[in-house]
Amino acid sequence: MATKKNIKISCAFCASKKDSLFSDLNQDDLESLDIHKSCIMYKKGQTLYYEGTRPMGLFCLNSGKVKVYKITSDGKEQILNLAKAGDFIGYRALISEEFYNASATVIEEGAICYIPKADFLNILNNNPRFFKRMMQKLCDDLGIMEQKLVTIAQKSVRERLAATLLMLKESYGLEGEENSTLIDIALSREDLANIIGTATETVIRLLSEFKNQELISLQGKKIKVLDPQGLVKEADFYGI
Amino acid sequence: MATKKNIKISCAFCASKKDSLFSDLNQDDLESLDIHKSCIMYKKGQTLYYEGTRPMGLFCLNSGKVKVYKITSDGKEQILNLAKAGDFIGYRALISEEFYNASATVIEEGAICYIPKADFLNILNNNPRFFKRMMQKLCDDLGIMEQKLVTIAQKSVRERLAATLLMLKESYGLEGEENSTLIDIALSREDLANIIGTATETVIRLLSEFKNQELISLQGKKIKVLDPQGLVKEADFYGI
DNA sequence: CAGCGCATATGACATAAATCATATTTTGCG
DNA sequence: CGCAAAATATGATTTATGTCATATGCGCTG
Repeated sequence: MATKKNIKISCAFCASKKDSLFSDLNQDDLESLDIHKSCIMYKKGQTLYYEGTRPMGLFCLNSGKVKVYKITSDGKEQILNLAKAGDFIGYRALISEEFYNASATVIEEGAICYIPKADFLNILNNNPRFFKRMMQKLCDDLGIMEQKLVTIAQKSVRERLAATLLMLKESYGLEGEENSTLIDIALSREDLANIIGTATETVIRLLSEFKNQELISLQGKKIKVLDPQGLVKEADFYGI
Repeated sequence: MATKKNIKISCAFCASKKDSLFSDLNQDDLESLDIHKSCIMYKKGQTLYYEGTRPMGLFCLNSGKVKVYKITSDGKEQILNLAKAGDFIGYRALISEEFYNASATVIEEGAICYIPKADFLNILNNNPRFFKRMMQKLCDDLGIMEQKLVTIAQKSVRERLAATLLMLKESYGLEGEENSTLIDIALSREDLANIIGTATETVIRLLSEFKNQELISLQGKKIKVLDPQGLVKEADFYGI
């Protein structure tokens, strides 16, 4: 087994702190996080945790990207969430003292910190402001999940793909020339299908159609959004 | 406009308290809830709140049943949740100080209490145990919503209907003779379709099939589960 | 208690999307 | 660098489910 190189990243000076729920912790709390924290470079394909296992700490992404997903009884994968720099993962199981009910796997390599359960819970229980912030985060997550449910239940695959591309553009968009936006995340067509809840072939086909309609262009794996308004129409976004 | 009769129900002696998140509040907190609370009988079809409006308090069901749902841009309804005696509704928007992002309508008449926002937040902010309990509840809700998402995204309508019948049996089942269980909630076929995310006709057709397979029997609107194990097979429940 | 209106039921048909098959291209690896 | 394996692409076919049409039943209201 290869030894993993531990990286030194202090929470207080973490470049991704500003995007995280730790952003308004005080100096003392930030330092207390560092004490038992470990930070490791993860490569694409490595799994942070598996559904059904017990959480022993909190993962916090310094860089890289992670998918959080469940596998159904018949082996299909459903992606619930994508995490990027500054995001926490696995906090729900940690807070509610349960087993993970999803798995998390790295899709773009990066440095990921691991804060032992006790340190995290210590701050949670002694910093009411942070507690409130986590509560707020859970409320937001629940709202997002409800919206996803409605979209998957009521919209066609075509509409969902268009909506997903717009969502990815918001989260991972890099502005390019001529109003185009590159979606800067290494998602395979299969991953995309597993976000939307459809078959890989269907995603590939619809992406081809969107390309023919000049809504997007395809550069290898990556997708560039050319006509966001067109995608909005395809997504049937009259105010969802 | 008809005058609504205000019913006197004290939280401390509420028969549904034991099923609610208020179950372990102390006497003082319970009494503080009563001060500004109102309790009204709601009839089937009455709406407690609409998506997009601002929450001014918390609904707590003493009796009756309520559906919580969203309407999509193209007018389709998706039911997110069903509430029964002891359940809170609308707490998420209240906690996160946002507009409701779903609507709630009574499907079986009952007495529903309304606790003004200030009183609820007062307990939430001054009773850490209750705060924790709400946090736990949000975690649970999120887990449930994630599971629903996976089921809708990855299972066939037939499987989802079977799974939904089993879920309803757990929540609303009344044991009958010969191992049968009556699902005691007045859901129309349309409501059932709006839980599952399918067309009403499809639900009606599949229910007929399940009846022919002797998995269920139909007594007017209500459904009786005859063969739960058979439904488990139909739902493809190898441990979802 | 009659009759209107809505819910349930069933059939016929249309279609989106899954599945299966097979190229073609890209990627990773020795 | 070249090969194998995986990912992407596209076509053919099947199938589940949606949609539209119509019939039947049931419950509520005057």
